[in-house]
Amino acid sequence: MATISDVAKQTGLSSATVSRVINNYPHVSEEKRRLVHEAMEELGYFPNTSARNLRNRKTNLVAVLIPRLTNPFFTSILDGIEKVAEEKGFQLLICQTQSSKKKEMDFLTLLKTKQVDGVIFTSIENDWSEIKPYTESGPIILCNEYHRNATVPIIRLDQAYGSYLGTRHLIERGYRKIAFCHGSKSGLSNDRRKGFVRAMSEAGLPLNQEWIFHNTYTMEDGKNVLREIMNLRDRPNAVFTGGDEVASGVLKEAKRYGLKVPEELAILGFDDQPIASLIEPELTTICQPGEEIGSRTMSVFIDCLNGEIDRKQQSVIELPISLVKRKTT
Amino acid sequence: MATISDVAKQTGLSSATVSRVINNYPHVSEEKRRLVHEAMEELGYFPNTSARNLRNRKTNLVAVLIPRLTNPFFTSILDGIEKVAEEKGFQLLICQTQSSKKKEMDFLTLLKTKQVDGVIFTSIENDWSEIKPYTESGPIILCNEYHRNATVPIIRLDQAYGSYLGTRHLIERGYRKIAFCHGSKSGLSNDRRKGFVRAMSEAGLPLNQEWIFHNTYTMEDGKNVLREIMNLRDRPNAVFTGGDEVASGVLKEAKRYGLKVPEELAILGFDDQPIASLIEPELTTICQPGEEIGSRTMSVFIDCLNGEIDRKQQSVIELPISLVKRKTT
DNA sequence: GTGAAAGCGCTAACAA
DNA sequence: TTGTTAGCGCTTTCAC
Repeated sequence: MATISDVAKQTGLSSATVSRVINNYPHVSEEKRRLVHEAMEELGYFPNTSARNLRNRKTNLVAVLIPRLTNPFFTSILDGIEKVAEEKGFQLLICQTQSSKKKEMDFLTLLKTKQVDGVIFTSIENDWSEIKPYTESGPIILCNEYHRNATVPIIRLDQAYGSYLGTRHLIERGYRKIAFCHGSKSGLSNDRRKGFVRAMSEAGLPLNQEWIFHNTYTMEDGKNVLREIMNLRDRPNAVFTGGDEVASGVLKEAKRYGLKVPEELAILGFDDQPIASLIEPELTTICQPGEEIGSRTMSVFIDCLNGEIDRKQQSVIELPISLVKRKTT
Repeated sequence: MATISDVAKQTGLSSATVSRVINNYPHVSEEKRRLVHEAMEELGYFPNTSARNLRNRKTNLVAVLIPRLTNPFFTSILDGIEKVAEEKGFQLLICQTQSSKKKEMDFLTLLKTKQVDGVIFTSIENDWSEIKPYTESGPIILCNEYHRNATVPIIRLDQAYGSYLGTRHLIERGYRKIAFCHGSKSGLSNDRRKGFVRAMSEAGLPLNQEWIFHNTYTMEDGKNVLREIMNLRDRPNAVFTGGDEVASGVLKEAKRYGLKVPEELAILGFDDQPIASLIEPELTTICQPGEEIGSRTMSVFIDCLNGEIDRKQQSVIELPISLVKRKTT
């Protein structure tokens, strides 16, 4: 494998000059520049990334933590991140946490070992106090999920408003017995509950603890939620889910039980994934712009690296959230 | 940031010994081992990955080429790859090609620059002759899509059989006017056409060029296919799509036109993604085990790195493919 | 069992 | 404009 000094030898120049050519430094004569290019071509030379990384103290690599690659909402975020990353010369390292606290922490050592320049969280399992020490080692950005007290840039949606909007909508449509599905115990989840509770109490509606479901993420979880609902003596007539996948599970299973949607059971999703308008009846849902939240996040990340944004201080970008009325409510 | 020589100084040992401890070498006395661990803890030392990579001439990084992150079939493959990678201490670099020939070639330079130890293709845009030279620089594995003449390991499904199976099924159900959707021009696509053509000719059915559609990948493409069909004087009464996303687009649009599925138009998918059993009527489709094909691929990759499989010679692992009968045929 | 020293391939400060 | 040189942080011979 050819190295920079092979090219230097071949051209009769020093490796410094070759390096200058590789990195497009201005003060190199056109002739030598051409000479170097020729030699590189001839030798099949490519600069060794590890050597450059070591020398430059950066890798142009970003770790992206994502709970599951098979969740379309998260891949839409990833897609947004990737597009900006590609454009700006960064590569992404996939870190699938499977919603595990331990894996999340393990991936953070990528920062310590300087394998990546920074980390983007799209979901959070651990408390902020666990994560905070790592902010010393490089930029950490919170995307989508967040902690109220996190001392880093946050790109998120107004979840409280989103769930308030959704709950209000259900109430306006005449539903009064509303079930609510939670994900993990993050700021996001908290805010969603707040919005829900606010809408409910504004309407003078009671909260039934039997109608609150926890740790729901997948279609399968949605099916389980519906089964649990069917076992209740006092059943809700509407379900506000934490995601379209969960919602489609609820819907699927509701149909199996012969429940009429939305007459006997209204279902409200979250995300507005492609499936939302594919299933029947089409899913009413809260639209979260996944790709945009991703691309904004990557831009902020780059600004942090360049020191244009203080990476150790909380700053919040809040993207709009909206209700997409379809047929399940 | 603490380096290995800081640890050496702190302990009064040489950096060689510290390195031995880091890498769990046998011939280090227990006492010094303990001493080193203590010092590392105290100094907050973590080995620098770039330095190790440079020295060891490997990165434990694998580039995974994928057309779109938002295609659930491909993310299921990615999921399978990731799980084995994680287990074996490899990290994945996301390379979204957007089905672009140029991007695909660009990502291959990651191999040349030694940024990754190898490359996994889940789809292929360029001819094999373009890609082949890169096999000199490290293992390249073909997963899912393939070229007949590729001189590397291939993990795939028997696509010819799959589409034969699907077409036979349509014919048996009484459909005679069958449209067929293509993706890109790879061995996979070729084989699918072969299976289709074989089933058709066995049944003595003619091929209508108006019913062959090219470059169909997304739900939107599916909608377009149906619109084109509606504009035909002589319309097919069945569509064999190249993926469930395309199929769901066809279905969605068919409903919009008031077409009865499957009575007036049968639809056959490919993949068996989650949506297949979510949409209504449920989609008959060809099941491709995405996660398994991914995990098998990553195992083969590792075997290549260890020299247990010849990486410059074609070897084929073929996974089973099957028909999932549901309601659209 | 441990240390000295060379070197992986590259870049940048300094000198010319 | 170009070259010399030191060094990024680590591993690994080789010697003791």
